[in-house]
Order: sequence, then C-alpha cells, then structure tokens
Amino acid sequence: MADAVSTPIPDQRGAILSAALAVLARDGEAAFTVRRIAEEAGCSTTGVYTWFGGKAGLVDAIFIDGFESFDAALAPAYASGDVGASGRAYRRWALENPTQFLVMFGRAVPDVVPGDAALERGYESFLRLVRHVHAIRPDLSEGDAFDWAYHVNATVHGYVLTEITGMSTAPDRAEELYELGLRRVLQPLVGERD
Amino acid sequence: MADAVSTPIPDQRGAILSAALAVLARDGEAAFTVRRIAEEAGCSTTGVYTWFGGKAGLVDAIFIDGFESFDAALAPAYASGDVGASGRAYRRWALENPTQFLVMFGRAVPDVVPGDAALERGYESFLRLVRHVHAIRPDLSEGDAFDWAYHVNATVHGYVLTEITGMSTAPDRAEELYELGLRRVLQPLVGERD
DNA sequence: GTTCGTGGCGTAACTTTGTTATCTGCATAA
DNA sequence: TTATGCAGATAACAAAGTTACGCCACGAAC
Repeated sequence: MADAVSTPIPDQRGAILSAALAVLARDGEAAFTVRRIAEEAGCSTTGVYTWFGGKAGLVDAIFIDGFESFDAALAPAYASGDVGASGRAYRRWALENPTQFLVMFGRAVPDVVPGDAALERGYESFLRLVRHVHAIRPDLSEGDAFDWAYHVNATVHGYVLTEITGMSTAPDRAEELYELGLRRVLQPLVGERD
Repeated sequence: MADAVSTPIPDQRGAILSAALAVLARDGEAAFTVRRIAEEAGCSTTGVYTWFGGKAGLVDAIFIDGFESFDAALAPAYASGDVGASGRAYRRWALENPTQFLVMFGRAVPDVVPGDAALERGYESFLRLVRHVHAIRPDLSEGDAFDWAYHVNATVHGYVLTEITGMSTAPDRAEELYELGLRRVLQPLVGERD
C-alpha cells in the first residue's frame, strides 16, 4: 500500500491522453497518429486500444477534455457578467488551441464523428452559455434565452472557424472584425450603444 | 478531325473530378481515397497524379468546383435582391452537399489546406456577397459593405457548420433557429420588422 | 505454497492508402 | 522507317489503423 503511494501508479490512460494533446498542439493534426502518440506516452500502440477502444475513442476523450478546458477559460468571463468578455475568451481559447478546436468542430480527424459522451459534454457547456444569457437578461423566457445563446454561439463560432481554417477574406483584420461582429450580435441583446 | 468529334476525346481530368465528387457525395469522406476515385473514373491511380499532382491538388479542384456550384445556387437569390433568400440558399446548398462542404470548411481531408487558387476563388465568391449587400444598401461605404458581408457570412457559416458537423444543441429545430438567426443578423441591415 | 485465471501490455503481422519508379503503347515528326 | 515524347498502367514502397498472439504479474482458491 505504502509502496503504491511512493511508487506512483503509472496512469497509462492519462499519459496517453496528455500525449495526444501534446502531439496535437505541438505537431498538428497531421502528426496525430496512434504510433506517434504511443511513442510520446512511452507505451505501445496497444495502449490506445486498451484504454480508448481505438483512435475514435481517443478523439472522444479529446472532445471532453476540450470542453472542460474551454469552460475553465470562460468561467471568469461568465462570473464577471460581461457577455463581450466571454466572446473574447471564446476566440482566445480557440486561437490558443487551434488544432484541438478543429478536431472538435471541424472534421480534422477523418472518419471520426463525436460520440454521445462528447455531445452531452458539449451540451453542458452550451447550457452554461444559456444560463449566462439568462443572468444578463432575466426578463427572457428560458426558451428565448436558449435561442439567443444558440444565436450568439453560432455567430462567434462562424467567425472563429473561418479564421482558424484560413478561409478568412481579411485575415489581418480578423480581430477588428471579430470585435465589430461581437458588438453587432450582442447589441440587440444587451442594448449597448457603440 | 471528324473522327475526333464522333469519338469524344476521353476527358480524363474531368472524369476524375466528377468521380471524386460522386464518391464524396455518395460514400462520404471516409471513402475519399485515390484508389476508389480512380476506380470510379475508370482509370488507374496514376491519373490523379498526372492531372492533379496528387490528392491535395484534387481537393483544390473540389474547392473551386464547390465555389462555382455554390455561386450558381446563390445567383437567383442575388438577382432577386432578397438577402434572406440568399441566406436560405446558402444553407440549402450546404445540406445538399454536406461532405463537399466539410471538405471545404471543416478540414475533412487530412493534411490538406486550401491552396492559393482555392482561396482566390473563395474570395471571388465572397465579393459577390459584398456586391449583393451594396446593392441592397447603396448608402454604405465599400468598407462597411465588406464588413457587413463578412458578418453575415460568418453568422450563417457558423449556423450551418454547427448543424452539419452534428454539434447542434437543437438538431430538430435547426431550420427554425436558422430562420430566427437570419432575421436577427439581417434586421439591422435591412431594417425589416419581424 | 502451488496453481490457475485474468487482465494489462508489448511484438509483430495484416490491411489500407498515398505515392512513385518503371515500363508500355501510341501518335507525331523527321 | 525511326526517334521522341507523353498518357497511362502495373507494381512496389512506406506509413498508418488495427488486431492476433503471447508474456508476465498479480490475486484467489485449494
């Protein structure tokens, strides 16, 4: 027992997930291969199949990790009650984790679609935005808060994805246009003057 | 000469591109392999390398074809001067060509980024939207029309991509929410009452 | 204490896919 | 008739997802 504590149990599952995120962040989606991840984690490829059932399962875990990291990044903005700040935090997180973002919201890992666990975790993140909207506009019904959250999310999502996939028609003005877009989408919600 | 007309010249480049689009539409991005496409086109894999330089070049051609097909789908709406109709046409095209849409905007083919030709063709499609906005609101400066087009495009793009990647938090209300989103994004531009 | 079973995990092989080297046949020109 | 150049097929190579197989450590049962 004391031995088990002094010699930390090698958490192979955690090691593989960390390795996968490290490879993704450092070397991009092209390097996201089972062999490369296993090497980084210091085990054989079998580990990925033992602990995640395959590459798709690993991607699912990356979804869930992504939503958690993402919620943590947005929490201060949510707490501040500033909906503009949460929009900026959304973009900042995406720019700091572009490949993970593309895995989650593009189709950067071929043949892999999000599983149920990933979708449910994503839904939970979305509900935080709904509550945030409701906190700012308590006069809205729950349904209206949901629809506004959906709208704001789709809008910022579109901006960020356009930028990250390299399809922006004005890449050097991306930040300026994002700020303008934020004002436009939030203005009818919060009634700010510009 | 007459012979050349009666015996149609086998357009292998065109055959390969058609085959690639057919495979993509029918069998999805997982089936998008050089061997499969060559088989569908009735040639060997070499043809893809002779005419497109490889898989990446073929994807570039698919980008360009996509923007052209897309412009053709939006032309009637542009001509009608109804900006809501163009938004609906955008979503309709995407839902009719989901895998091509994901290849273009979701990175569904691994390790392939859009080349310059693809980006320029995309920019041309975007300029059509800018002109459309300018036609509806001639009082706007060119810069403002550009920024409004960017905003509208990012918004509808976000809605559609969320829906097509299966990440919508309300998939059964996708159309209703899209219509609501269109009204919200266009209202300050065209000043419609709802 | 010995034996048996279970499960984590490495080795190595199988399959698929992108890519390329090499060869062949045909059309055209000298 | 011969040479040249090119479209295109065959087949092989390398990388990557996946799986079959076996080893070994550990705990339970007798």
